Amino acid sequence: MICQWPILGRIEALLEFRAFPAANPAAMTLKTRFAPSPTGDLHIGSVRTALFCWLYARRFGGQFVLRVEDTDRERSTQESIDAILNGMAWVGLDYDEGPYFQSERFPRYREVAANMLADGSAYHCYCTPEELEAMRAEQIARGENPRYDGRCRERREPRDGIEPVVRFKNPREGVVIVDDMVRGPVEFDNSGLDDLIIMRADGTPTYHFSVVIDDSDSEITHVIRGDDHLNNTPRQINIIEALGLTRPQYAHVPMILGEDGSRLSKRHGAVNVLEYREQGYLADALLNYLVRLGWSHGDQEIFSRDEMIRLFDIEDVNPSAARFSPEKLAWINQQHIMAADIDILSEQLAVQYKRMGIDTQQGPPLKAVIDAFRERATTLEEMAESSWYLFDDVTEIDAKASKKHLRPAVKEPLLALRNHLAEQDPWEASAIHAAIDAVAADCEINFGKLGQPLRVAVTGGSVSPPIDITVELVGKDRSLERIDRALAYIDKRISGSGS
RNA sequence: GUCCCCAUCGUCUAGUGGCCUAGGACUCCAGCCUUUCACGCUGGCAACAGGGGUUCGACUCCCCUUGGGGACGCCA
Repeated sequence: MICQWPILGRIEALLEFRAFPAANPAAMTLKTRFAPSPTGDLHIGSVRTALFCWLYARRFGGQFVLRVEDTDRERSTQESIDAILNGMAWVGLDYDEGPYFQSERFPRYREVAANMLADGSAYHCYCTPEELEAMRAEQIARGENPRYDGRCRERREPRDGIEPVVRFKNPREGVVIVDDMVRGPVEFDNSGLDDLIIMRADGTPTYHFSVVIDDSDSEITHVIRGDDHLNNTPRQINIIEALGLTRPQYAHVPMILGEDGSRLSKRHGAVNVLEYREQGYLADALLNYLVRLGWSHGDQEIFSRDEMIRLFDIEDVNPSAARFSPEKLAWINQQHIMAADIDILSEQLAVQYKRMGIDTQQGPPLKAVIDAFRERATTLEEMAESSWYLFDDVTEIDAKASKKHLRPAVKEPLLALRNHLAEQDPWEASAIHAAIDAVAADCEINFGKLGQPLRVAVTGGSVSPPIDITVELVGKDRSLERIDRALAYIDKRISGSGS
């Protein structure tokens, strides 16, 4: 059969293309995609968008695709591609297809553009960037909307020495209704849209064009993306219509703002996901925090990965932008640390010690450290920072703490305790506790009056987990040695002050 | 400037016309627990942006104002 409609010819061309896995017409499953452009770090806001896409696919048994939008050869970098891949891997948003790279599909875009040129839905434009710039400036000066006026629409003749771009012939009348899953129907007037460039002079496609083709070729059913794309959607829909393709469902999720309500950026703190890993946040905790920005399930605050998948739905995403709160993230991270699997925690705690240059070979097992510290640390970094004395030498005692707790009066009890402890075998918290109890009773002081000096002696500071556990973790030799040093400090203080 | 979106405690949110004297969470404050710090527990401060409608009845529906955000590139 001979195809008479150019549009059908195009559809056949679409079907023949094999860069994506062949279409399976039998099962049109739900499919979402995350499509970042590799022009910087993987932004925390992008991660939330990716999370929503991933969650939606997982929830309804669909597929999740990763596509790298690197059509801008100038700005795309390998470094940034690595950042995206590493970031996705860290947060554990696994994809069923991809990563696809648009830069590998240039022939495909050229093919579709050529067809559009042939059937008149697109045209060559010979205006130079300078001319366009001038046009915009004039329009703004006149108080008009800056937009391309379509002056090349009817042009037949090329211009010497100018490589043309390809523009899409956007309808001049009528309206486009975007039926958004988050916002409901949103109406745009075609009169407010202009003929956008779909192919640059260098033969590479622009964003609006490549998205449409890729989403269609890879059979994306749900386009879930940031709010900032809502205005772009009618343009893309017009291209879809011109090509006779199927529209996906759209869901434009709200953006994440900084604490001050302006667009989230570096000056608000860490925006690169990988920085959160470095600071000792748990990937699950970060996702938990992110999912609660714009989505909720009753009064529940803490969600495991599985719960998120089981409960998430785009229908429950609210349309307003949310501000990023480091305090709440910290709290959620702590909640996750308290509940997390100990193997995962020790793995990441080890990374933190390593970063700090602390050798954990000599000292208590990491799991014991975690048991003692998990409910008093907001991040793993913090946990490592507050437990250094379990591994490193205490060469200096906090001045304030020693002044307050290592007083002449505690010399006798502390010495007695030292001798008690020297006898302990095995070295464990319950026995240590009993020793402190006994000495305190002997000296007729309460537990705290002896415990706190001991804490200062053994940790060099006034804050630690329960003293018996702390002393156990520090170890017998180290503890005795440190108590001796504290005793010497007290002696020096006695002779020094002449009392 | 034009177009689009949004609007409940400081922040994240619940709330889909009567269940609201507006609930939960973070932060902050007070207290309890306690050998320090945390955890945990109890209590407290704190909001429907303003104005018009619709309705017997509006946080909930409609309109306007105001405020915030976004888009208007040979960036995505």
